[in-house]
Order: sequence, then C-alpha cells, then structure tokens
Amino acid sequence: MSQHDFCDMVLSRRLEYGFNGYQVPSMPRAARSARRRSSARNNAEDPKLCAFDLLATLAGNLLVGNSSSASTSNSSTQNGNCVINDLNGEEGYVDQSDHSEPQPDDRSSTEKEIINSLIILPDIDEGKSNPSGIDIHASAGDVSIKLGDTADTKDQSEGLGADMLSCEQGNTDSERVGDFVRNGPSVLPKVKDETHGQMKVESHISDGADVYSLKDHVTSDKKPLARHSSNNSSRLDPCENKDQLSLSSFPVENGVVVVSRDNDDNSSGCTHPSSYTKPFRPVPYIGDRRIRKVLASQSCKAIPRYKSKFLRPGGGPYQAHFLDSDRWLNYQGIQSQRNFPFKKRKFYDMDCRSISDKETNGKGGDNISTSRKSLKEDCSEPERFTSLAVPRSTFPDVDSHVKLRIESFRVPEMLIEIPETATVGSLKRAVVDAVTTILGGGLHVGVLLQGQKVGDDSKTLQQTGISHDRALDALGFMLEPDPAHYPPPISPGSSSLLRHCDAPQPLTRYHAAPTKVQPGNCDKLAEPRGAHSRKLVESDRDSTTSPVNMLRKGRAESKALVPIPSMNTGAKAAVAIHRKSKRSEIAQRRIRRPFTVAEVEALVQAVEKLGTGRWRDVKLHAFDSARHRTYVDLKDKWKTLVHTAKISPQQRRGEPVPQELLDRVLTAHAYWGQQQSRPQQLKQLLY
DNA sequence: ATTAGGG
DNA sequence: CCCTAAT
Repeated sequence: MSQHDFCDMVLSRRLEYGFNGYQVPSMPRAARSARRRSSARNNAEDPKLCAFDLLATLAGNLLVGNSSSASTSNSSTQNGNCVINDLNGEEGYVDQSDHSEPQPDDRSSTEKEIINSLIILPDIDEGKSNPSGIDIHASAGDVSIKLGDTADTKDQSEGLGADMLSCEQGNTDSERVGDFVRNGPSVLPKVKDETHGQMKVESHISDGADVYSLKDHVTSDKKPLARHSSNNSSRLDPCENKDQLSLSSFPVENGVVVVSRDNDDNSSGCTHPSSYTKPFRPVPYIGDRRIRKVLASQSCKAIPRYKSKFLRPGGGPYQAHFLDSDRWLNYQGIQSQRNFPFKKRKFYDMDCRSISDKETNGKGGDNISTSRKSLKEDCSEPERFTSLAVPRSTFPDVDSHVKLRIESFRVPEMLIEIPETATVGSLKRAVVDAVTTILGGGLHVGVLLQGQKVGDDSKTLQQTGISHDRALDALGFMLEPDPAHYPPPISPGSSSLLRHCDAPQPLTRYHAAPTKVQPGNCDKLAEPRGAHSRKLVESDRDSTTSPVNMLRKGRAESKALVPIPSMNTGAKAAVAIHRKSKRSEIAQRRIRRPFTVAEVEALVQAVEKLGTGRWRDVKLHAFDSARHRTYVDLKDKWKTLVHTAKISPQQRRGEPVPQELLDRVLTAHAYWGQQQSRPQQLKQLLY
C-alpha cells in the first residue's frame, strides 16, 4: 500500500454498511389499499405483480432499527428499552426494564421476525381470474393478501390505524413485541373469505445470510457508531479503511410479522457459511441487527405459514413454494378448530417450524421441535394473537389455485457509508433512505421456476407451469433492480459500477447489487470486502504532525466506495441516495476535533504566507491531507485564534496555544487586514 | 466551490 | 462547528 493510500485510509475512517436484504414491514394502509385496488383490477393473475404489491409496503415509511443484545455495555439500554416506531417515523424509547427479567444467554439471543404475506391467485387463465377481490389479511403481525373471487365477510380492519412498531433491543423481545402489537393500532384492510382454488404466496423471513452486524453494541441512537464498532470483531476493523457492515439479507417481509427469538448468537455466522450451524435460521443476521417492523393489527387473523422451501444460507432469492395441498388443508382445519390464544401460538409455532424446515431442506417437519422451542420464546404473549385464527373455516376447492408462500424477498444489496462518528440514529435514517430509494421504484420482482427466471409475463400460471398440483419447490421470487430505473452498470465485476454512487460526498451511499445471491454469496460479501475496500480513515495525527508536508493532490478519492464483489447475476444497479429532503436526517454534526498546537502552528504559518481570505489555498498548503479540516474550518479556526489572542489568557479555554503563536496570529491578522483594505482605500482615493 | 460572517 | 448568503 502506498503511503498515499495509507494516509487516505487514516484520514477517512468511515463505516460502511452493506445491506443485502431487508425485512420490510407492512405498508401503510393507504398504500396497501391503493395497491390492492390496482392489483385487483389489473394484476390479479400475475404473481409478479402480486408480489410486488406486497413490496409496495416498502415504499411507505420505513424505519430502521438497530438491534443490540442485552449484554450491551451501555447501561441505559441494558435495561431494555424498546424503540417503537410508528408509520410516521416517530420513535420513542419505551422503558421495558420492568420486563427485562434476566434472560439466560440473552446476549446471544437473536431474534427473527417474520412477516408473512399470503397471496392467493387463481392459477387459471387470466381472463377467468376473478379480480373482484384482493384481500389483505392482517392480524397481529400478519397480513395476507388474497386475490380471487371472494366473498367479503369481514371487515374490521378499516379504521384501524396501522402502525409499524419497531422493537429494538434484544432482550425480552417477545414481550415487547407483544406490547407493540397490543398498543399499536393495527390495521387491516378487509378480510374476505377466499374462494376456492387459489394460489397463495406467503412471505416469510428469508435467509439470514451474510450479515455483518453491529452486534451487541448498538444500543442507542445517540451513541456514536464508532463506539460500537470499536468493540466489535475484526469485521469492523478500522484498519480496513472502512468498517463495513453488510446486512446482506434482510428479508423483505410483506405482511405478517412473527417475532421469534433464537438464543444462539449466530449473527456472525451468517457471514460465514461455515458457521452456519443452525439448520433453520430464517433471519440469522437479524439476531443482532434486528430490525423489527411489526405490524400490529387488530383484526387478528393469523394465517399459518407453511414453508416449503427456504432460502439457502447463502441467501439466494427467497423462494416461494407451493404449499402442499394437504398441508394447507390440514392447516385450515386446525385453524378452524381453534381460534384462540393458545391456538395462535400454535400457528406461530408452525411458522417457525416451517421456516426451519425450509432451511433444513424443505423437508417439512423435521425441525419442529427445535424451532418450536424458539418459537415459544419468540411468540410469547398469546393474548396478542387472540384473533389470529383465520376465519375461513372452509376451504373449498383448492384445485384451480396455487398456494404459494413467499418466505421473504431478498433486497438488493446496499452499501452504506457513514462516518464512524455518526449516530446510530443517523445510520438508521441513512438505511431507511437507501431502502426507500431502492424500493421506491427501482425494483422488479422476478419469478423463478426451477431456478430459471420466468421471462414471459403474459403467460398464465398454468402455462408457465405454476400450478397447484405441481411440485412447488421450484417457484421462487426475487427482487431485482429495475433496469429501467437503474441501468445495469458495466460489466460484472467492474468497479465502474461503483461510480454511480458518487454523489458529492454523500453521507451515505449504497450500491444496490444483484439480488440474486448464490449460496456462496455469504463469504463473498463478508470477506473480500476488506480486501476490496480502500477506504480512507481519517486521523488527526497525520495532519497535525506535519500538515505542511502533506501536500498532496488527489482529493478526489474522498469518496470512498467499497467495491462489492459482484454476484453472479447479471442485474446490477447502483443507486445514489437523495437525502435532500431532510438534511437533518443524516447530517450529523461532525465530531469536535480541537486543533492541536501543531495544527495551529501550521495554520498560522500558512496564513502568514498566504494571507486571510484565501482559505482554500491555506487548506491546500497546510491541511491538504487533513480531510477533516475544511477551508471553512480553517477560516473558523483563524477567527477563533484571533479572538483568543485578544482575550486574556485566563479566559482562554482548551489546550493552551503558545503565546508566541497568538502573537503571530495578531500580527498576521493585522497585516493581512491592511492588505485587504488597501484596494478599497485606493478606490476611495480614486473616487 | 469559495468566501465571509453570524450563530 | 454549523448555516447561509453572496460570490
């Protein structure tokens, strides 16, 4: 590494977070309604569109939560504070300390949330599909959208405010979540009974692959990230120029939210396939990096989720699989049988189980015990799910419809760069921005069948081979950058694709990578990152030590972008985050970095030579390598120096500046002040 | 992008 | 340090 690189590295220390996926909460009702309407009208039969409908959720207000385990060093958060976020993006801390009974091994506990969506589509020809109704079921954390001719039987959702609740903090989550659900008005559109013969797509949490997490250190929005990261593993090693966090797989969730918790700390495991010990880990990474979006709803109808297939640990596009008819029916039976508290729990268990199954291998049922266990913890608070049971006691003819369950969507990877000194809150906002931007219009939903993308959108499901009586393991959905919005950058692997991100020193930029991630993806993201990254780390040292000697040009690389190993997917996109609306959202006040005597010395020297009013030159001459010292900073410093020099030593604060320097400051100030006024004097004389 | 000043 | 108006 050249000295130059090293300097840059030292000068600019930033954190980069890469997101490969996200869990997405349900969208605001309004959005859903709108979506629903249009969908019913036009896309009832298009799985892609339906799926996309679910994604519409993402376009709404999103909130990013940072999760940390109970073992956080920060006492304030140790008590178990939860952050509740509503749709408006407001958040507040709720002290849950009362609930935080010591949880064994909480430190390693991870949580996962599942938002399921159920889509029922007729698998018959488009013309025959019944657009009359797309229903959205939402219950405590559960939303399902159904398409098909259905009779409207129930509607308790209207009028309910849908709130997204986000619970942060890892301990006693289940309880908290429950609270959230309880407290948060939830919403739910209309619920209709589905007819028969439908295709259902349920979304679940997807794989929890490759994820770097802040681990247990992120607890408060006010805490500098650096603090957290410093305690972290090598992954956040500053030496790599950038600390990078990659949330490679936040599952996108579309409707139902199931919160569960695992007790093993595998958050990091996600990053390394090898450490993937847990058979079923819907959202491993979520463990630490829990981002919870909980949709609370009053109409508590839980729709059991079956999982047929899960994402591979590596995190491929999540796949939706056809439900086995029998199981589905059975399930229905169960539901109808019991619609009460314990019942609900049951469902949740099922969910978990299914998830685990998927991961295991799509073999339904083997991991039941395991997952169930976690579920218990996770899905505590039965009351909340009181009405989870789905009303439909009868499930007519399932023949002509295909039931699919979308465990989760994988969101294109995002890379976010943010100063270490930024607060967690700003990180959240940055992430939200990134996610929102991506989801706002740059996504496409792709349908995979047998691992092959289904290109012809005009074919019916039947024609395509998606029918209820067929093996459902082969159907999958994936999110991918919309070429229309973000034309695929150059050749894969080319770093050029990173250029798209160079907005002028944006606080964050992310790079949307291919959605399709292969199993091996985890490592790719996890490890090469360091190798590829050539971030700059800021350091006061260098600049202060020999500011004058650091004359270099090449300020160009102030934009640090970390190339992300390209996936083997053709689609790639880079999106710049536009955070103009609310600068405050991300613009964190820079950390205070008092000038050292050495810096003052360099400044004085430069000003003596160049004069005041030429701060850019001063900067270039004496602080070119000190990236954190802008010409404005230098100008300000000079201003304060002049002031300091004028006041009595007793009134001065901070590191004392040698009187000798102060004298020079006054001298230079006086001198250049005169120089500046000369022209004016001349003018005055002339006129 | 810089400069100059007020906050 | 931040924020802005004015260049």
